[in-house]
Amino acid sequence: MHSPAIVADKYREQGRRLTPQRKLLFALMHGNETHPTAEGLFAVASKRMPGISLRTVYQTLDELSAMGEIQLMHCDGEAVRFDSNVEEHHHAVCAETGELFDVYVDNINSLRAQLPAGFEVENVSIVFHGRLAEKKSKSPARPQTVRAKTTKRAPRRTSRGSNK
Amino acid sequence: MHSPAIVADKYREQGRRLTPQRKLLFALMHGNETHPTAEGLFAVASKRMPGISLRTVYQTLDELSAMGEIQLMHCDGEAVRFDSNVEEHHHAVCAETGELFDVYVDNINSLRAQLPAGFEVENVSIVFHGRLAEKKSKSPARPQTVRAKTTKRAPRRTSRGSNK
DNA sequence: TGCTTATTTGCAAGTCATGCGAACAATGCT
DNA sequence: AGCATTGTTCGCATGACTTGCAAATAAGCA
Ligand SMILES: [Mn+2]
Ligand SMILES: [Mn+2]
Ligand SMILES: [Zn+2]
Ligand SMILES: [Zn+2]
Repeated sequence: MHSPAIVADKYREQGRRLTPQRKLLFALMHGNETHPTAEGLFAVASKRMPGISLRTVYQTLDELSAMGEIQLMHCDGEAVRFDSNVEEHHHAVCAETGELFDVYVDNINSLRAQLPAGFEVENVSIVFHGRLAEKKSKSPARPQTVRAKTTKRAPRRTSRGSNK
Repeated sequence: MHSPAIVADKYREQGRRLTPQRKLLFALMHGNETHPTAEGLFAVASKRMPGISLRTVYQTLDELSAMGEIQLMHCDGEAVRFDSNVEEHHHAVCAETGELFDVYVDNINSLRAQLPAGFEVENVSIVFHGRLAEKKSKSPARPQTVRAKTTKRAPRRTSRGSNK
């Protein structure tokens, strides 16, 4: 997502108005790597602007996504998460905490896949499911080859996690 | 998913009862490659057994998933889809029709990904978004290297498709 | 400052899914 | 076969998340 100033310009160019709500949300989403849900962002926004409406948060996030400033992510059965990173990237989900991390994969097109005949791929999304080792040594992300346990995928329970 | 007979045995072993509803649903899910939603399966089941309850369909699908006979799939913002294929595999979604196809990828572990430090991958799910070329020549699926257009991902609209 | 019109907001409504318990029926026993 | 036991089904209420709607509000501009 572009800087709040630039997003503001885009808004003006489109005849949209710059409200305090929007300005706040631009600021909160800019550089936000937490992939928040609407409710999550609403909670944060409410601290700085008590009374802001959840409806407005949804609306603004939808605008930003329509403008290509953010992306929507449907993760499992949970609420939609909003991603301020619109670069081509993928995700890692911690089964422990539910945290979502950005993951860059450089050699996607080396995937050998048996696609249906005539299927034209437009884009690929990869989700790495796993967990963060306890001791969080703050060494930077390092490139690594995936060593997923290629055992039969474990049956997942049906619950839709609630994030209250 | 195992054959209805085998699933029936597993049910008996667990002290569960074999009801006509369950038998029908076993049959409808066995070998089913359409990745139906609960409502979708309910619609089909209702033809053969008018009066069957949607609640029962949900319940039976949950049982089967808890027993590892089927998998749940959360696809975009749509309803959960149930997958009778529990082998390690991935999916291709047609943006046109919403159809979901199974895709086998043999070299997942050759992916070069920059995962968060300390992240231990348990499994990877890949979704190929794209579309089926109109003329459906019925040539079989053939292995192919992915040539996804690596342009910035297109902004997706926010709607949750309704599948009435 | 005042007008026009985009926004915000609260609440209703919608969709998908789960909780609940009374009515029902598969199974096992006599 | 008849009966008791207890797992199931099913309808309805409830819940989580999201969108529709329109009245009240407030940007942007003359
Ligand atoms: Mn959702
Ligand atoms: Mn869902
Ligand atoms: Zn991301
Ligand atoms: Zn599948």
